[in-house]
Amino acid sequence: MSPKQQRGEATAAQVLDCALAIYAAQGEAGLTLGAITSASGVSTGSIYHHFGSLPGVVSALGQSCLGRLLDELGGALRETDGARAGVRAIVGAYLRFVQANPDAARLMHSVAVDRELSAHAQQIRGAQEARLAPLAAWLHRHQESGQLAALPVPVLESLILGPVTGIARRWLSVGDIDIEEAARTVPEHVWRSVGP
Amino acid sequence: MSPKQQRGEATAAQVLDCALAIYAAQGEAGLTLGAITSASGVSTGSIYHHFGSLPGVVSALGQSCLGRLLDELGGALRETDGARAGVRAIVGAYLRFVQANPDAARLMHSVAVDRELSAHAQQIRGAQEARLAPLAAWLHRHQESGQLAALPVPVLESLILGPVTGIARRWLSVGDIDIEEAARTVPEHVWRSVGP
DNA sequence: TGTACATCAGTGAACGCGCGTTCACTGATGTAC
DNA sequence: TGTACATCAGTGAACGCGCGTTCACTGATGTAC
Repeated sequence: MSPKQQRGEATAAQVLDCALAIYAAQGEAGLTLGAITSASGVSTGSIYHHFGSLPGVVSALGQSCLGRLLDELGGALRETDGARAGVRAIVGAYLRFVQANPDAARLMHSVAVDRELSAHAQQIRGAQEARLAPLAAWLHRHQESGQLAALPVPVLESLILGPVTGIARRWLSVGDIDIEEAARTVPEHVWRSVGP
Repeated sequence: MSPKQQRGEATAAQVLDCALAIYAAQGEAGLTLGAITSASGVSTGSIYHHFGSLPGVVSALGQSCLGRLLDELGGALRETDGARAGVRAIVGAYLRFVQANPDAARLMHSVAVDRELSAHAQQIRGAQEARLAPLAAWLHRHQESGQLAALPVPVLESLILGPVTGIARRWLSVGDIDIEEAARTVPEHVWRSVGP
């Protein structure tokens, strides 16, 4: 997790890279320790040294992908002004992230990681707090000023992110969506559902 | 799948019932053949006789749950007039189905079943065609008449069902949503995003 | 109505495979004096 | 600067467990004559 020698960092990163590729190609059931050692060339014992267990690998992988996504969303939001621009930016940035990182998106939309994330929600909030706080603050600020619908925050989140994850999942599995076109048209539609 | 003797039907139904309960309680990894035989009292061989394999059980379970949901949605839609009433009815019916059948909802929102369903999409379209056709026709009709946004159908589906599945997943895993309140307020918000 | 028989439904012991994990070990790295 | 040593990083054979699946079999059901 936090290697004390330089080479450890590279090993851990390579394990996570390979694990993500395996998950994307073979699904959750294909992500075995044997598959990881074969693909990465890192030995069983070394993986245990760094991650403690196979669920440990999955957890670290989920955190890593979630961190990258939240960075994108936070970055997109920072360059905007007003509720409409913000909602459009978040939706657009999410769709572009999915397009650029389909493997990471596939992982985060998996139930296994969902459970992992919500099982250790407290601990994850801590680890990702720096990234989550600005997003939460932005939501709260614009709800206060009446520019966003006065709905419970989890419902508001679902109205904004639900269509995006729906489109992402469909694009990833069936593939009958033009995600670039969606990134252009969908943000405004989402805004209409949560605007004042 | 299609038992030729009466008692076979009861056995198959009991297997599916227990499998759903196990999945809801233990997740995908807990749904083993041993768990099913213990919970249902049905022997290994008998399960193979009816379903062919463990994936066969999961597939039959997914089809069964999907069928029940589509029946609800179709029924809700049939009693409405106009695009707005229709969208509101679908969203409301979905949320009420989730509340009434949390286990079935959990199963259908799983990635395993997602893959199962989209892997055999053709064959499933056949099996569920009678239920899917009226929904597709309704969508098409109201898009033609300009009462629904002129977006690609999969995108439109995501805008309508995305928020609902997002709320459902959140309610099922974190539980910080009042789903009855959501069933009252969310339909109108979804309508605003897909209306003309 | 009675009976023979084909088919369906159900059993459970046995099998082998692949899995996650452990452990005793070697080698590399950084640091203190 | 050189060296001793504690700690970190990495190895891979070995283990046992639980899994999905098979199979030879018995019993129940429905049907044809």
